Amino acid sequence: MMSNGTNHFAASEPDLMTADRYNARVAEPRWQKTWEERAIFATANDDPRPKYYVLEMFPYPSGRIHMGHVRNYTMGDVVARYKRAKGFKVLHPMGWDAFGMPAENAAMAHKVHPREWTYANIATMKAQLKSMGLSLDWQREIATCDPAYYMHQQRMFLDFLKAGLVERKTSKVNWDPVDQTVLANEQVIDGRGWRSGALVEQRELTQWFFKITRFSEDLLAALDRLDRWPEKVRTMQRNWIGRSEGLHVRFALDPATTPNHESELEIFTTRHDTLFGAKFMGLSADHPLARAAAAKNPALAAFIAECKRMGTAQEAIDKAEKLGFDTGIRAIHPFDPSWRLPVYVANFVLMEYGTGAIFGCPAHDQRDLDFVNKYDLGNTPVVCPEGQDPATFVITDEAYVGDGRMINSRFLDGMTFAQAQEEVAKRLETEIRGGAPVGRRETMYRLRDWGVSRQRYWGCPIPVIHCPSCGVVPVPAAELPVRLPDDVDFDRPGNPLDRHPSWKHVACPQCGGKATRETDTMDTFVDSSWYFARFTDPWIATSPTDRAAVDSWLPVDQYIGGIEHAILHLLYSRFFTRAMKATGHAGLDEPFAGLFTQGMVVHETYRKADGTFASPSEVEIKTLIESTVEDPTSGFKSTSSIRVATLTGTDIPVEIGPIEKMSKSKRNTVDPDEIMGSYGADTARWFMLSDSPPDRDVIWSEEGVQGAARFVQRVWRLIGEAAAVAATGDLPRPALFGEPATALRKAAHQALSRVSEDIEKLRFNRCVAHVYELANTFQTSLTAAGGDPPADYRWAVREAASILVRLFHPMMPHLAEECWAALGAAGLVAEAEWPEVEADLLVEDTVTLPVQINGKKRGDVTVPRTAGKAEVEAAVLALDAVQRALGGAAPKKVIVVPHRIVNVVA
RNA sequence: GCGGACGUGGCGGAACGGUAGACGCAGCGGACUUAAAAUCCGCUGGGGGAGACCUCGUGCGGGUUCGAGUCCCGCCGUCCGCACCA
Repeated sequence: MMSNGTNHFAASEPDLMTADRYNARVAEPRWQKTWEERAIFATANDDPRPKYYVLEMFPYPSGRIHMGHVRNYTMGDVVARYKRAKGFKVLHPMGWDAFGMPAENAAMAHKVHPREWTYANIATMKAQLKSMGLSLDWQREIATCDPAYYMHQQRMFLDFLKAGLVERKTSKVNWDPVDQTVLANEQVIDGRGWRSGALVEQRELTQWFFKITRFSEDLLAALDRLDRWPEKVRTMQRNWIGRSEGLHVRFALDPATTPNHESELEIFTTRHDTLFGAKFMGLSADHPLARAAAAKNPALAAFIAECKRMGTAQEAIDKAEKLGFDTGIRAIHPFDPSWRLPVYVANFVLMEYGTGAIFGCPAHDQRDLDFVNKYDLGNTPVVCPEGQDPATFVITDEAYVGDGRMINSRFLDGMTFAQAQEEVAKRLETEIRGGAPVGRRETMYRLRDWGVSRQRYWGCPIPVIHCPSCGVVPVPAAELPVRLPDDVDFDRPGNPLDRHPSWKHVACPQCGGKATRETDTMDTFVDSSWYFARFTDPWIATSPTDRAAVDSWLPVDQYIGGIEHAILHLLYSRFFTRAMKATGHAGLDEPFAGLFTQGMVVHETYRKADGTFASPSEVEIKTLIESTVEDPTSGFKSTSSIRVATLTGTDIPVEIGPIEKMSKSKRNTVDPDEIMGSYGADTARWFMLSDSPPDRDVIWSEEGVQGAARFVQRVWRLIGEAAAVAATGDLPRPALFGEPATALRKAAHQALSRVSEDIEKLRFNRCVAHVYELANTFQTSLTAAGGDPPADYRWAVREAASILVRLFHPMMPHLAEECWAALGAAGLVAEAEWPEVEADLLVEDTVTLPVQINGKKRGDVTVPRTAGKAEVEAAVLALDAVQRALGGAAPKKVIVVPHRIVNVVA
């Protein structure tokens, strides 16, 4: 009975089911119902047991869950179920990151209201998550677009405002001049708006900011204490915060060259040691001096306008060709009044960092070097690497950024980089000009304040009112939430809140005069910066958090999500928690004690002859024998095979392409519903955890899933066999175990010990391997024991089966319940305790040590576990291989690493 | 461009500085079957040898060490993030 065209999930046709097959499609919903009816995953805040909070990053309700969700939530569920078995009260909630642009895009494309679209998606995805068998407390479900959630966010915004943690200032946005709307960086493609195709401009807007920079130092310093975070995430955050010790330097300007007799230009530098290598000064296009100069120079004004066409993405700015424009202004070198430096407006100088002005030392900065090479301004090396001859050291295309000795730098010559920095700083600090020092040391951070204003509808309204006489007035607490109006249209570009006929027009809460609401909504990162706190008591209506609940549950013990959130979401949440502490809404600084970042789910791509992609469900893979070579003397045949793909049910070939992140555009997605519908949730969960380490990408493959499905059936048969011979009732534990029983018990306890350790460390792929190993050993043992084994063995079988089922329960919970019931065990395995390891069973009486000669393995010795060094050495020297290698001579050295290895140096 | 990671059989991967390739997938041989599926048993890094064994092998080039996939230096390649996607 071959598959008939569309069916590439042939394994699960219901009519193939027989009594000895496990039918996931029937069993899974049944157990899900049982769990729900008994409410065993609902968590009570007043439960006295020790707490464990496991959280996976909540999903954006985009429509349907994808394989990335399956992986993420499976991992979290393993931890939650394991910790529950270990006796913790576990908080494992789920919610929806429900505000965001896709809902507005859907509104524009399909004339469906963002709210309807969002809640329909939530309903679909919730049903999908439920079919995964996750041990979630759904009573605590929240959606960030619910006024019952965002009213608290508005309240905290106002509390932050009062506490001085919010401010208004200008910043740049991508402006689409045709659509008359602000664009996200992802909506800017090659410098053009994605919808209109118009060239994007930078535009200045007054916006709301959270003052995250207030916590720069603390956010940086506290990273050292987050010892259950991946080192790479901490490194990324450190670099993002970007602390650097630098120097502000006031350069005098030649007044004859300045537009309005400006007399100085202040720059910030971290490389003041290279001052004698300076070749030019660079101004940001937004620098006041640049603007002043542009006012009198139309060509410069045109250049500045050109710079503003670059959009706001850092990547685009960095990658763009380095361009500049000579303003004609000349700066005077701080150590040589006769040295003039040209002042350029340069497209790579940022107004947001430092003072918006730099001095350029091309020999030791790649951007500066690219710049001078373009404008022929020359370069002079001033730092010479150790071992290089200063006389011949030249820089051409590659800047030297390493350490070395100062050259071509007058009084700095011969100093190290650090000495030179100190010397320059000291001299400029003590030099007074116009009543202030020329140089001033300062610690700077790359981190910028968090701009939270979005000119969009589907977000949390910013609860302030603008009054012509009173200024910015907070919305009174009693009037919260400021709700989004429902009657909006998306026919036209721009912010629907801004053009709504009545919504924004209100009376000023202070003077009662005519005023308008803020029409900006908050960045959706705000919504996700405190949801973990709300989960601890999502019911409280009078405040964002219940302090007793939030302080007892937080920090999250294990947070799991994608590496793509390594910086922004995690850093914003760390800030927000501090801000909540400052305003009395929480009592701690760090929200996530343990963090794990999981890899992506990737899949092969399939390309048809016309260049378009085919989806995995349209493709059939066959393994063909490419060639068979027969050895003429031995008759041994060796073959090489090749995988080929065709459109299912046809001979039309399809090219198997590279393995890439699952995406709609590459059509290499696999629908979790289809997988769970045909194989069951446990198979999908098991496959997600097997093979690949959880922090790396996992390749989804049909073969792999089938392997997982086969294992499900194998376990079911194994447990069936075990149940048939296992001791039942209250058979007492035998005083002595025979050899087969002991061997089985050792295997079970060893697996138990290893799985426990690996779950604690989130090494799920190794857990899977250990479960496979135990299942293999168990099967072999049962087969060898035959039909009527002795009582001690039957006792061991019951123990091993009970351990095995509990070991894979966190990963395949439905199958585990079914097996648990088949074994006649009491209650639900979901409520069973984690088994206890019997340590004696992990220790062997003898150890077998590999023996190396000069570092290469040449044999083994088996010695008593208690053997001393001399005893081991004697046994090793007696080995034939060692005797042969030594040829009668004494060894130069024998290294014995107890219980591990012996190395004989001949 | 800046920042971060990763690189081991045909494939995914395992390996406190200590036997490289656990476990799985794919493949091959066999058992069962009228046949297939399913299942079970065995083999499976390259080269050599009848054989116990020998030899080469963890992206490339050096180094440290009794011993390096693992540590150090320098390359090459691939992937991710970059502040208005979530």
